[in-house]
Amino acid sequence: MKLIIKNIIIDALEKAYQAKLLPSSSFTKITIEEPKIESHGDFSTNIAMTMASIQKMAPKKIAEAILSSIDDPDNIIKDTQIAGPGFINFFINTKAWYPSLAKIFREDLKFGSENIGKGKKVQIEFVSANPTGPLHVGHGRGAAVGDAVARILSFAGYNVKKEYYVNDSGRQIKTLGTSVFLRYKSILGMDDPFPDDCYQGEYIIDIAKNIYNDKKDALLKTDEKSAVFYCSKIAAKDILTGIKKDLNSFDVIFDNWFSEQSLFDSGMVEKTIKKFKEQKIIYEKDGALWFKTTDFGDEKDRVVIRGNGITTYFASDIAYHQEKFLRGYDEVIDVWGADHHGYIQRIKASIEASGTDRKKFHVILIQLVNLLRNGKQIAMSTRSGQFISLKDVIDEVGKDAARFIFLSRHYDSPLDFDLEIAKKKTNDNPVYYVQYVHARISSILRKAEESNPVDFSAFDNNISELLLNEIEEIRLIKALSFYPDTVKISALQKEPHKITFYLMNLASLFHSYYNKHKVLTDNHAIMQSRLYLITAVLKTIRNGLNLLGISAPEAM
RNA sequence: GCGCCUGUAGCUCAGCUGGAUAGAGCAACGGACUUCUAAUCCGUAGGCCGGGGGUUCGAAUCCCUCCAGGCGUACCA
Repeated sequence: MKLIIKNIIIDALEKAYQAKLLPSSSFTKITIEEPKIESHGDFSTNIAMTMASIQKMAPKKIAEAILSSIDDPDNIIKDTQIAGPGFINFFINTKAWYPSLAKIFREDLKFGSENIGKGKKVQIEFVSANPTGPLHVGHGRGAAVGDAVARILSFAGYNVKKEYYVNDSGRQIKTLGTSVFLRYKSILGMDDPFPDDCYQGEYIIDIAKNIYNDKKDALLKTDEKSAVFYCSKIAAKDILTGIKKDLNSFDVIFDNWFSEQSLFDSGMVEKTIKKFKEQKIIYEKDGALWFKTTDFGDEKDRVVIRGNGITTYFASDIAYHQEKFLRGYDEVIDVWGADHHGYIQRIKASIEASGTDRKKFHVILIQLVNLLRNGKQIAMSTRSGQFISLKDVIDEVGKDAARFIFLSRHYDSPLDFDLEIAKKKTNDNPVYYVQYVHARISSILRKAEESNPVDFSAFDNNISELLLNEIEEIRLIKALSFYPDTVKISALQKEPHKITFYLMNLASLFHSYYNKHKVLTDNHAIMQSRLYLITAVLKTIRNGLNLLGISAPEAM
């Protein structure tokens, strides 16, 4: 519809110029927007104002020239007006909206998808929590956002792969092994002191118990180093299994689990360092190897191999990102917690150093989550083991509510997640507000089917047979017709919350309509039309919720 | 100190990359269930968009500056 209006204006501009109503043939970019206020029409354009200096005419004169040159053979425009400083407002004929409903039926599950991705290969890496403990709410936010972005991009025609980077190498894995081994020893009656920097959580003890059940005291008979190594392997695997399970119950499924250790095993880390050495962007200082990230906009150089010969986490991360682009992705997205923002520059540096355009790499920084109960903050710390895990949250409030809350805010702003609010079934907690629309419509359709089979075939051939004239109906159709645009913007900006807000708005329009007008009426023609409309709403709500990974229940 | 993010109604947040009279939900107040699900709806009230400058026809939105909060600033991850 927007496009139609735009084309009408383009034609009018051309015609006005031919008729010498406008002195210049150079026109500025035409933007069409939907005014916030209904009395300003369905669409408006500021073209007359932006062209004022080029045409050397007053905006209102330009607007008049355009309007007098408009052709509208399909009778789409009901009325126009020139308002304010020179806006041109368009009012659309009711029947002109109907085809956008037909589109929803035609495209059904694909409605809203515009293929802006054109098959572009995109990788999105998210969560990637260290396998040293269960996922917490912060990871949950990353999971919800990453997964929703992946769903939206796929829907918009990108070829998306979801990846989880497993930090199964390095110091903290060793710490994990040590923690488990100490607990294991304590089961065997050897109570060595348990250091503060070891993982304190209950789950460590559970893992130690499992190892004891399996091996009894066998580990004491090997040397301590291999015993710790064994414990770390078992523990990491065990915890990772738990993480996978939790993500599964959160409806987050990864295409690939990428092991950090594999970068060492394949020689990728070594190879990358060697390559950068040859490029002379890695140098030695104070016994360590430094990467000259300052050459690429970072504020200081960074160590890749420490004085003790051990590589830093950054070294494997460089190799990892090299590896990602070697796999042929056109775009790589990382979802990180905001506390990692200092890391962006150096990763970008490494990408640019290898000749890849840094614009192909995009970081979504997610702000912190504060977990609350009744407005009171719940203290959280992985190390101390005093925390509520993502699983606890899902168990308590449900997957749908949790996901919706995570996605109901721009990821740029910190999020207060209140467990008590998340359980409420009122407007405090809009997930049910949106789902309720789906359930309500499903219920009406069931009831309609009882007396008469619902049959929309009459509208397939002639959409103008629809009888939808109520203002609430037009508002709904308008909102529905904006859904593809919403998806598009959400995909381009990688901002899932736009979908969330769209759905809340659509839900609000529907609930208002529902309360004011009855769908199942004695007038058969009106009833069929309204069933058609609400079915379109149902499909759109279902599609939108699906992009967020939230279910659309048929009854509540 | 430097860097990133944030500052919009009492509270929690939107605001479509510059548009017209800044919007929702909650909380407050007043209404609507013998009705297709009241997990809903309708109405009232509530604002120097952190402050100050600029850019232009036009700024919550862009630029500068100041103030406040969060995070980061390791040969940790």
